[in-house]
Amino acid sequence: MDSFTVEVIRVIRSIPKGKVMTYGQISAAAGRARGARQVSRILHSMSQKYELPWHRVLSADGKLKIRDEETRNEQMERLYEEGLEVQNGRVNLEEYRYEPR
DNA sequence: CCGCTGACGGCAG
DNA sequence: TCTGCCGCCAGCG
Repeated sequence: MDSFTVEVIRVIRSIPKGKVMTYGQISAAAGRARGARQVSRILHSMSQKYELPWHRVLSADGKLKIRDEETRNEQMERLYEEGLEVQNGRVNLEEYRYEPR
């Protein structure tokens, strides 16, 4: 497996409950400046197998980027259960963004 | 107009 | 059958 992919998985799994990270943020933390696209692919095809907290990953502006309505609703539900306020399909990043040291 | 961002599905191995 | 890598591009603001 690609080293970048390994890092992305590690970063995503490090996001605390009740916190979120954006695609680009994860990519940067994993060592690649423009890898948001790849992060989204990893989320899409490896979330189950690697037990990733996929619901804690949002777009750059705090929106739930998932197209599939059912999955998007599940994400909203999971975030709600972790105490996040989701309004109009978006959360306040200023309040919930997780920034790894 | 223009920069930034990015939950496919296709396909190689 | 299964796993994981991959675009200079569509779409939004």
